[in-house]
Amino acid sequence: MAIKYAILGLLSWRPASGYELRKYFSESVALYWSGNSNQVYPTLVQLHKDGLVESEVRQQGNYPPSKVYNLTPAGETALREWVVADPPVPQVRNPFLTQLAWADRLNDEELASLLGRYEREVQMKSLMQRELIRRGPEGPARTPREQLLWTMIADHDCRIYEAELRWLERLREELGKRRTA
Amino acid sequence: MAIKYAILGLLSWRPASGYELRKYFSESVALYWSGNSNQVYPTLVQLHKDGLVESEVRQQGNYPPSKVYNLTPAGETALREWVVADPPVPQVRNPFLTQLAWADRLNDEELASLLGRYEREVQMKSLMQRELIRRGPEGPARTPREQLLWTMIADHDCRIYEAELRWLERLREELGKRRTA
DNA sequence: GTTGCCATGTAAGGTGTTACATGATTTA
DNA sequence: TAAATCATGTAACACCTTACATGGCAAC
Repeated sequence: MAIKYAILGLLSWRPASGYELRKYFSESVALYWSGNSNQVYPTLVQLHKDGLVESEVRQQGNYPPSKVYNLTPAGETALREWVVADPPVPQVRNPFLTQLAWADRLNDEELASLLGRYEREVQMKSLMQRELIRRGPEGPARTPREQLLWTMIADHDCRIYEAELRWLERLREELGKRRTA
Repeated sequence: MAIKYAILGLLSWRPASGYELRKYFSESVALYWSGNSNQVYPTLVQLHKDGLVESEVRQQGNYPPSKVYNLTPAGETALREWVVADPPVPQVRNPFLTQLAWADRLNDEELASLLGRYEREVQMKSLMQRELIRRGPEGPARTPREQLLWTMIADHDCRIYEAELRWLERLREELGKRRTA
């Protein structure tokens, strides 16, 4: 349950309501959760039960009141413990590869079309990510080092997309070689 | 539900029982599902209901009888339709990046240790993948082109791990620059 | 007057995991 | 005698998603 720590992290940056957290998640690329209410609100309740956050009600004129959450010292400790812990091994799970695994039933044109459509999607993602980086890092920049970390996090996805494109190019080459042979 | 098509694909290669499919999944890297029974058996029942597979009972001496599944023509059609369909966009979801997002609370040594432990894990994965490729492609090789596809699928994960390692190296460099500055 | 924002939440479902239940047989 | 293999399946739980319920206020 990594979103729990994503929320603790955001609250360690600045106090926020469930609604504000949801908005942040929905706009964030680095913290890639959708920000749906069914995940955020129950998680906040759980964190409160565990004594990792505390909340106070913010009354705001015409708008409905909101519960603004804050990290407790225990919350800060829990976050720190998670951050130093052994990171999980990343797993590559690209459904496209499963599709490709059974693609020998396609003829050369159909296969080329499939690869073309996939390439366009990845290229789009790659360009969008580059644009996000151009606009500057999205997260907290309380220190120069933290700003660097968030910049590199954004850069990470970019590099993965580019590796994907290079692999595709290689696949095209190999298929071409086979065809002319 | 991509595992559904992974199963259809395997059955298009050769008939198999639920048990054999599970064994294949648990050993396969390309078809990355764990192969747990709770996923395989109900999926087979569903495919049977949908008329995409048919089954016959194989009696085998001392061992318990097994249901051997086979693709129907409708199953072959469904598989083909899925294979030509627009591939989903790959999403990069590395929990380590979330951890790194809040890692500015660590001092330089703690951060270096975290990166080191992550690097070792990725390096291990990368080496294991290289070894798998050296042993030859795991999937069907009914045609030279199909063999090429499966080789490139194995190569894909390798390249992703290597991109990850290059990114890590870059992150280390940037952190070093900042430190000496 | 319909759409959209503010703000809380619930319902239902898809997808995946580990662990268990059952029961015979083979291997160490 | 303890374990692993063969073979089916269920239970419980983790995580994530879209869609809905409620209700006032703002903007076009």
